Amino acid sequence: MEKQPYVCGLDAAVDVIDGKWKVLIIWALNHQRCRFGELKRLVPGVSEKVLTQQLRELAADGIVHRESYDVVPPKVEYSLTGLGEELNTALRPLGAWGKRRMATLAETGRG
Amino acid sequence: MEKQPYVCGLDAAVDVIDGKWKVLIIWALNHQRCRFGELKRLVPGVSEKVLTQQLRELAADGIVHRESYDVVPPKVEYSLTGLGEELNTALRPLGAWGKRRMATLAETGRG
DNA sequence: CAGTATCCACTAAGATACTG
DNA sequence: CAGTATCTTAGTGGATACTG
Repeated sequence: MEKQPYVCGLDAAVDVIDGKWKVLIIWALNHQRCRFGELKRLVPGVSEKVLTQQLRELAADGIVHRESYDVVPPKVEYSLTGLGEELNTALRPLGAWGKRRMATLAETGRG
Repeated sequence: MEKQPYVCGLDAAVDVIDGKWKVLIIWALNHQRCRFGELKRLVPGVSEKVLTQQLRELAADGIVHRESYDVVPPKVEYSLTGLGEELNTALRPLGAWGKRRMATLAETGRG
């Protein structure tokens, strides 16, 4: 969202998923719509500040939708937008590649 | 290569392509094997230090192959390994997604 | 519950100069 | 040509405490 004159589509795509936890967030939201607290559990290790921050960026990029219910206690739900779903689909082959790689790493004994 | 206990394959894949210029490098090498200087031209804006660094990380991850010829003046050629080619293939849908996104951004007037 | 505010630490990356 | 060395900076992310 910031580098702007992208060299290629890949460049533009990476720009969106760049951020330590973003793909994990997108991944988590693929399975279900989530509340803030659920997300925190699904993305282990992330701090509230960073989670909020990356969620906002993702929302600004049109990847996630933020639905705020005006109740007490507060309730906010995050879900993928259509664009987000598409991104997730585009991400799938990469995930498969990474999975194979993890297996290889385990075999060749890095773990 | 560092985060190690990956949550999913996507996590592992992103770890490999993480670095400001890595996808651009991989993209450039998809079209051809390149010498250091060529790469520098194909990845506009990268400094020598960073290019070297990311190339080494990519090599350590088994994505690129570094072939050094013992001549003078020095000649080194970089190319994708089999794993690198696979990664590139896995990256293609993401590139297509990004391309669509770029088009949308241009339409809706951010440029 | 779902954040915000603050302050700190680390690292990625940039500029520049030098070398075999 | 293909790097390496050094220094500096910007930005990202982490920990913790506080709020509507």
